[in-house]
Amino acid sequence: MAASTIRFTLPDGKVLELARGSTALDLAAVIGPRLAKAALAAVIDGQTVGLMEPLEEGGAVRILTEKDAAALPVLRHSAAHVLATAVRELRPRAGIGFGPAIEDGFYYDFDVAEPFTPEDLAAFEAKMAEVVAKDMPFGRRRVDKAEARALFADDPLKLERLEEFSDDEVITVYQNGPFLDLCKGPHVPSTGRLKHFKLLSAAGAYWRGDHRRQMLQRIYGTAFHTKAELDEHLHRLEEARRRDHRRLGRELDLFQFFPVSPGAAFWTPRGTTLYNTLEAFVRERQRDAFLEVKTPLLYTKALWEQSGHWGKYRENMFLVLDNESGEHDMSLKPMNCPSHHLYYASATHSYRELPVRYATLDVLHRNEVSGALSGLTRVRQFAQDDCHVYLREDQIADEVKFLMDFILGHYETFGLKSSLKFATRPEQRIGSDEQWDRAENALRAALEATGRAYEVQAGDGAFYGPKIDFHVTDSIGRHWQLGTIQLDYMAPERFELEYVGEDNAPHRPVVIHRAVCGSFERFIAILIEHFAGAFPTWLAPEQVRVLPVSEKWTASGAELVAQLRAASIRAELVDRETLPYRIREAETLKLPYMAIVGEREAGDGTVAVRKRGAEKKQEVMSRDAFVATLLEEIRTRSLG
RNA sequence: GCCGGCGUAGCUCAGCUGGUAGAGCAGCUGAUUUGUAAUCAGCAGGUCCGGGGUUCGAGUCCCCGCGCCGGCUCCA
Repeated sequence: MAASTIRFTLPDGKVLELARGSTALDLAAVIGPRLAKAALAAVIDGQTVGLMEPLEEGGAVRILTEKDAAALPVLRHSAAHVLATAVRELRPRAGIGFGPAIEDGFYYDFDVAEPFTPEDLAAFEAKMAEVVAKDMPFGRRRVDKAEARALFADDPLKLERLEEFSDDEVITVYQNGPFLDLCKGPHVPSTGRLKHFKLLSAAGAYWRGDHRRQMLQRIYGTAFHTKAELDEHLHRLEEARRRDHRRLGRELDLFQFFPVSPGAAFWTPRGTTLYNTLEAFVRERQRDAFLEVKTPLLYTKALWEQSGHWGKYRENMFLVLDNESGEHDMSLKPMNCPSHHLYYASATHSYRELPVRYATLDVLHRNEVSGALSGLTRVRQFAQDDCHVYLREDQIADEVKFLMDFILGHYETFGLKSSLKFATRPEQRIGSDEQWDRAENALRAALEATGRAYEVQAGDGAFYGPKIDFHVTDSIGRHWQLGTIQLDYMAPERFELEYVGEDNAPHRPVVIHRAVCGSFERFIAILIEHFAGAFPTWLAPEQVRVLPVSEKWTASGAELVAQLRAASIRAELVDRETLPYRIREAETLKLPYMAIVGEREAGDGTVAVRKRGAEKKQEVMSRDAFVATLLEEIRTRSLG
């Protein structure tokens, strides 16, 4: 007994009533002709729908125009179809895989005999422009499975997906001009809405991400509503290339790689200073509340069997030949947890001493597949700022609060904005529901206590416990997952960890895994890109470069260097070449300070200070004042 | 690991369809002694990633390695 009309509530609270079967476009037209023209899609009760779909139900409705962020994925998804349309015109035999919108654009996977070349991409892009010019409507149709099978008889990949639908599921197809796709939509009304797009790259991609399946050719592209937004995005990509830590690592002489040790960095003197400075910072922050331990790098398999790594993680471990046994039954450590557990278990612990926190900055090795290696962000050898906390269950809330403050404080030092993800119990898990309830509640309470927003990732926790992941956003808006707080109920069981409780009986502690930087290597890569190589003074490998105007003033410059070094400031004297040459060189190296000494300064014991970014607005000050300024800047780890 | 691209001087890059390897910067030497983003001149510097092969002749073509780069479900 369906009513003949359906009701829509607009964002301003106004209610509109339309005939059942009306479309969102009809609705937009009622609101106003300009809105109808600008409309790209609609959201009804949180569900994005196309403008042309006949609606059976009303609800809270919002018409999406290009001003609305939710419209962009719709545009991009349509762009993927336009790409496929173009590819099919030029390569009629290309099989089609999936073509979704993704965070910064879209892709489409094709099954073709020959991989695409850059020239192919240019041709596809030109053909896309033709498809756009034809302004083909995106037609949507509901089909049953048998009909769909017939429609996609020549598209094996689509057929495979089709067979996964249950018989009563709604299957929809979209067609624009000659191109038909199995697709849940929605799409913009027609191809003409796509104006500002660009194909970016092509690469191989396994069908359904499965390395046992065939390799398809994926084309990545992006699309925006306006040219300005597209240009800005392309500019951001360019900026990211400019800041690439691999490039800056060479230009600023921080680290290098040699083929004889793939995935392991050589740190240069400057890079080592940077690394050590960061490490010293971490140590200083951990001094009071953490117990740093150093543990062996190499272990027999007995430890890994106990921890479970030998069974589950061996592929990623570097196995080492034991000459006596003739077997590869030793391994470099890929993680610190087992050795920490071993140490914890080596003594009796009172409930009074918990929580106890073991921290280790040792080098770890993980045998990543060769194709995964990339600069400092994916390496085989790295050091974690690792820590394992052993605590009573009733201490979880306080401890998580403590660790969160600790981690967030670290990121703030670098001006990295952070966001939090709360990952809850996965399907595959160990431990009782009561334990999970307690653990999740404790983590949630700690999150709430910070007053910060967090995102829940239901089912994304580790199999041994829920976790909080820390993501940071760098200065050009890119996201990185860094720190983590993970509750672990399994390790205490495997290692039979205990503490003696108030009742004089043994109890099982809980373990928390904590990392802040993640790995020093990756964190430094992020810092290089975040600061574009212009490190804050406290981190900069060379903090001051002293430049005598000519060799006549070298002695005076050397005195200043000695004074700076006596104050533990990293200073170098450079007196060759002309002054402009050296200034340019120091600018290129992005040094925080140049200290210039000539006749005037040598005469009255001053220094002309040129601060990075201030260009010619230098300041002449007494040398003591300069030292004091620097020391204060370094002490406070100023970002200015 | 798999697909594709790339690998020429310390760095950035030229080197056409196979015919004796080049530039700029950096380095060295000399002149210049310099006041805020490159002073001038000269010199030196290369198993063209490694190994095979085709060819009268290979940086260039083919094969095999190595390394690097882009990617390898953000699910119709």
